[in-house]
Amino acid sequence: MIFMERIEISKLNQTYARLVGEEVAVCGWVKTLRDSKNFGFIELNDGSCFSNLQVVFDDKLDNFSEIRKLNVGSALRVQGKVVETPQAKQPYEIHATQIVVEGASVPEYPLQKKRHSFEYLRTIAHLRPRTNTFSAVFRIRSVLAHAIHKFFQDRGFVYVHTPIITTSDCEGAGAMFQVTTLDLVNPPKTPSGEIDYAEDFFGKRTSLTVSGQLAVEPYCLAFGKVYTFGPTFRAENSNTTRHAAEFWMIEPEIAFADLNDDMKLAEEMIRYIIGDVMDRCKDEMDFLNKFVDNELYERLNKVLNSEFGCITYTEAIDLLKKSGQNFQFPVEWGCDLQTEHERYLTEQLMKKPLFVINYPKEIKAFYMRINDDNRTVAAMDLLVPGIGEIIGGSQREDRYDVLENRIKELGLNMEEYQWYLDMRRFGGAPHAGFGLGFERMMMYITGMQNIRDVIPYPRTVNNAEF
RNA sequence: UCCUCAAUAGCUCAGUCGGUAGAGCAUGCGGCUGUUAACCGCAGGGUCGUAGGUUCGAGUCCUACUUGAGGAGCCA
Repeated sequence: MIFMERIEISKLNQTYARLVGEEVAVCGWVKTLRDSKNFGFIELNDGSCFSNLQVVFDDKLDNFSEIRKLNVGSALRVQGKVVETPQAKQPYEIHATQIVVEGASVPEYPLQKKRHSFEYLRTIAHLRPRTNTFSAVFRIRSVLAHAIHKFFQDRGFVYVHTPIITTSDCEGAGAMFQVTTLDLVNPPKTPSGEIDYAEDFFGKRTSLTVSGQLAVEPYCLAFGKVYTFGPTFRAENSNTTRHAAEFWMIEPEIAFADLNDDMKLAEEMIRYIIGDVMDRCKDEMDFLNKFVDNELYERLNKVLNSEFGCITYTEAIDLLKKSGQNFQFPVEWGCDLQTEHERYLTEQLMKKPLFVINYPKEIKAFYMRINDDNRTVAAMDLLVPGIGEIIGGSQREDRYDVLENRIKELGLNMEEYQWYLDMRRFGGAPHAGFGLGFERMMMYITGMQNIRDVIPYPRTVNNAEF
């Protein structure tokens, strides 16, 4: 049995009109199979695109009785004629002349034709990319990552790989995973009885990065425009739909720029990547809009077509006080905005993405630039309906003495931050940047409500399966 | 870590006032010449999360534990 060269279904979708009556060969996995006495239908998916190909087979095949009994999931190689079907749901189909079973499946195949819960599918993470929803989600994940690179590369940003193993704790951005080769049962001790990290692999205590920001700033002050895009690790014991222990973050940093430039960049980026995904993943987005979140298109189109809101922290506090809402946490100038406050602002009041800027310095990180009022910093959070904070950023403190004072004030280890301070001595310049949670962006674009469902093999507290 | 809810067939779920287990899908067999989450018939499939307790009797009520989900905190 000789097979011709295989064509991918995505390609066939574009060229079938010219191939009517001709033989083609396709490969793929059986999504569903229906048979009657003398013929049957297979919906075949080869992963090259969202849509399935309908294969019609009949008892002229010498292995007809084998094919009709195939279980869902089986891998096939099919050769057959292209036939147009203008009356049917799909524009064309393949009438098989040969079908080879590359790998049969079994009756216990865990995916049924009917809907599964996302919760169940998480327990079979190795099979869920074969479902419609996850096929859509993970192709979008790939396209979104590409869109982000395109956005920055097209604008001359330099992609910087900051280290994954680090000694910096980025000012307590989160609890850290320790990296060590020490014998945990019997670790070396110093004379005073503490663990002797001088004996460890790097000669000091190391962890997985919680942020690449401090490490990328020097590259910003060399290249002018840079970004990181890599994995980030937080050992927080948080159990929510939007936190993971391992996630990806994008951190652009721009020189000779202030908070306004930073916000402009964030807004332009969000608009670009949403537009690009909507362009390039039409089938996937249609599916998600129909079956996962009916308001997805409405929400995303609004982002594309309207300005983001922007209010100061102080204005936000006023608006919350005047709202007449009965918040569980009282609102007072100086306290951090709670989830309920953020939700009210972005979901009820603005109904669109909203920047909140100029937070009290006490509730933000040491490296953020102190404003002239001396009580707030040039920070910005971008809040979006349904997700909450999707971006956190700031203009960085570029004045040596001010930064030095902040480090002292907060009792941080001056020596550890000397290289960071040095950047303010050797041609320091105003600069700003932000961090975008890649998975939170994924949730926003796909309408998926749990971060565990936009990561192929999610790592969360008590869960590192697969 | 805290609060709330849930756990019944492979999957999704129902199970009334405490009286000994049900449906759809999936699976197996059979039927059907154009299906689209195909349809029709028949069949197999259960330690009701675990351990105790109350009761003549517990899927159902009580206690503890386990696992999961949602919310909160932390953040991206």
